[in-house]
Amino acid sequence: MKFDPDPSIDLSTQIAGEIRDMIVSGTLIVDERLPSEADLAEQFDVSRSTIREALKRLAAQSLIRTQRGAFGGAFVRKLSYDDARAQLVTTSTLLLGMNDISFDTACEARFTLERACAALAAERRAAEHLEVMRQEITRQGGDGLTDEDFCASDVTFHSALVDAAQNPVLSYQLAGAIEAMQPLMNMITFTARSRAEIIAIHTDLLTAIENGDGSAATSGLERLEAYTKSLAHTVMAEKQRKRALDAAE
Amino acid sequence: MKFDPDPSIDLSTQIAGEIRDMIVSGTLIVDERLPSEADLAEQFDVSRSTIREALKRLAAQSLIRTQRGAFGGAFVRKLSYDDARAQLVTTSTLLLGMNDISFDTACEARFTLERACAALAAERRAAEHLEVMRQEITRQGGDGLTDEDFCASDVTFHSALVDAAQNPVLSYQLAGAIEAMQPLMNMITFTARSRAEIIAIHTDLLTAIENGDGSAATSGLERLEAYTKSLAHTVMAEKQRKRALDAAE
DNA sequence: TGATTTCCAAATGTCAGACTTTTAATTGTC
DNA sequence: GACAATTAAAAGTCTGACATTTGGAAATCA
Repeated sequence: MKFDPDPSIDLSTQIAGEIRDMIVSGTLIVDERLPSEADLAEQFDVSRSTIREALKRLAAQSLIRTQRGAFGGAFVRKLSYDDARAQLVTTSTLLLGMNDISFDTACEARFTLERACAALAAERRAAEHLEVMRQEITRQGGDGLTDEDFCASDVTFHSALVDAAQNPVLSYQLAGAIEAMQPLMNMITFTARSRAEIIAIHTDLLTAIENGDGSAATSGLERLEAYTKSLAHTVMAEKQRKRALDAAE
Repeated sequence: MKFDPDPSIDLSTQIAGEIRDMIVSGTLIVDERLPSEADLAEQFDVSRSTIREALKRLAAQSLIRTQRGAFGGAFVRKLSYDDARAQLVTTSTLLLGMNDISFDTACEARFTLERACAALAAERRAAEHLEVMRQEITRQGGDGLTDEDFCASDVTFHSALVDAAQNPVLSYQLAGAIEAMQPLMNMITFTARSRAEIIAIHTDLLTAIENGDGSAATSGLERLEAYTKSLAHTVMAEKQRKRALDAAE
């Protein structure tokens, strides 16, 4: 492996980059075994520790998996939908948590994307998706449901709606929007929200999808977006009022 | 730091997980400095190499950055839009490359998501977005443009369209759809495609966005999706014909 | 011969310790 | 006060050792 080290960047970063490029470009194919750590150390002319740090970087991105023992080693890993989804959700959660993004911006993005799936979902939904949605609506109406439970059920409901579009790439893409943003929104609005109101909209959504009525589903999501935003505004106005009172004391 | 090691999982994975949780949950805040490698080694009761491998994992996910020298160390990193976008594109590219996803599925997902942005883009576009789009259309009509250049310009054009919606969260989410899938599609269809046809549709899109006509933009994207899919089918039919001829020999 | 056990070698996982390089604060000097 | 030398802390790198896991080969036995 040719390799022209740049002394301003750590070796493990550079080596991880070299190997990553080979994986992304397809030079190394799925399930192919990389040379052993000792061999890589010799090839790149660095110590084994440096190679190990590079491999850990790749493992963190789910690009390789490692196996101990004879005939073990590092293997190019096939990135599954679940892995990809998990990474996307982590990234999206952090992005939203660390940058001050207005509630409206996040909310708009989430519902814009979900609405995009509504028409396809209405057209293609199968019994299983409807069943999940129905089940979650029932759960949401139950007593003794904590706010966390309600939020989790909400995520499951909307994920089922997206899955109903029967396009795995869409489902993957939407995971970031739904699984990352829904909890964030719930955290802000849970004090003010009316479960009954949300359940009513969910029921309308289910009916629309079941009837294959894409535009009804779209307008249901529009209502949910409007309701969510109005909740957030109420909560924030309340907070502001409290701050003003505190300041006046 | 309490820590209950599970001998079936490597220590560096577990330690990385512990620290990751603290970052994601906000226990460690942006720009906060982690203890030095030596201190962490003592706290977790492992060697420094193990700690280093854990930190490399976190660095690979852009969760921390490290600084050498006195008062250096590992700091919780603020995940920027660019970092998040880059990670999303890598993940999406790998996902598409490693799983046999039909062209139609990927294409449908990409255009469904892009269409979702069209209405907002038409409503909010600013001069800068229109300028980029116009510029790229001109570039696309130029002589001596390689297929790679044309593809890159295509990506820039569609990114500008999405950016015109003025929602950074949407722009981030769409990066996966556009930057990862467009090159993939180009790779398949470039032999059969007519640049003139694509430029014509791009021009219509620009006009629609400029006029604030969301539905015209949507239908432009629908035409582009249909054209792209028909190209792919042509290419695949041609391939199949060739295979049949070869088999007959 | 065939099944079972034992052993071995290759690989990753972990550790300890040393040395290098970078970096910023401190101290010393003019 | 400005500039240069010192210093200490921290990450980066290397070496070498040992522990653990694991699949295959060899040896043993029925």
